[in-house]
Amino acid sequence: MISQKAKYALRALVVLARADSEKALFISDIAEEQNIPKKFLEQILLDLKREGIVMSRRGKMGGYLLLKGADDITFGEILRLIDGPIASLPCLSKIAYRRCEDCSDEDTCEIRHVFNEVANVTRGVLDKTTIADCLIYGEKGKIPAILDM
Amino acid sequence: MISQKAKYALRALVVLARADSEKALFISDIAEEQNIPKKFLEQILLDLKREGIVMSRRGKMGGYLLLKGADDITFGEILRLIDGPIASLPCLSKIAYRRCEDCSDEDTCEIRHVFNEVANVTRGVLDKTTIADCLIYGEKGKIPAILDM
DNA sequence: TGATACACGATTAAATCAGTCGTGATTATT
DNA sequence: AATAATCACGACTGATTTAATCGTGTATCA
Repeated sequence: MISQKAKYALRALVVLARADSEKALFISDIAEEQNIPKKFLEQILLDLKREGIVMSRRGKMGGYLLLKGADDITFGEILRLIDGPIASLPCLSKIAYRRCEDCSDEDTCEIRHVFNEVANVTRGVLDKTTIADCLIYGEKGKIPAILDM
Repeated sequence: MISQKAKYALRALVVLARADSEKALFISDIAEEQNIPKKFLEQILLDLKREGIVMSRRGKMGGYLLLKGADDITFGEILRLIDGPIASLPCLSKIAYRRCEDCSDEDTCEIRHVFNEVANVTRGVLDKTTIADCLIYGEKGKIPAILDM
């Protein structure tokens, strides 16, 4: 399960991506549209800002806007930023490798190979899918029927 | 990341799968071989027993042995049992569906489609891989070089 | 200069994780 | 029958993480 925070981050980015790229959106407007606690969203957008994904203006007429292109923001990038590694084992993480303390030898670890495969297919999806890819899903009727299985 | 508990469960099953299928293994022996806290492993094996994956004998000369065939125990099955749903969103879980309270409409949820794809590829690996599939990795030298990327 | 918006550190309540403790029940051996 | 080894099982605990909330400060526009 991804965290609530990551879910909020992704949805906020979708809202920003749909907006006029010149005009900043208020935290409160994004929060309301997506049912996100305002103060929590504030924290999230700050994280995204530190990473250079969004930018902000202060004061009246302030707000947030996308800094990177929507087609240049991958799900993988956001999830790693908010939730940490995508790999199921610390010893398989690209961004935060740690050896499993209870494991005597990585090469002969029986389960590592399996989770390596899992990590690879997961990354395959998350690192190729961008915020731009999911804009179509906003409105009813526009949904392609690739959904099931 | 999978939990430590799930990691222990999988490794314990590998040990049981490698053992003579007639002879029960002591919790303490499995615990020692895989560096698992004995009391914790006890709890884990009890969970696996309730699911009919292993069985136990009590008393002196007691111990645990596999009830199901190693080729009939999938990673997916064990992970669902110990860690819960494999899906990244509650609204995509097969075993414990719950709607996201902050989501107004599942069909038009922008991120749901992406995580549905993630869940499908992940299940693809986890539900086809069994304990039997990873027995080869126990000893050094026997490792196929499919590992990387 | 005041209203409005973002900035940011601190705090918190609840849940989850990773075990540990203690006691009881069962069985093989002596 | 007694003993010792083993599994059974509920309760407890400390640390960490999650999902926020609070309060104050700073920038900007009208």
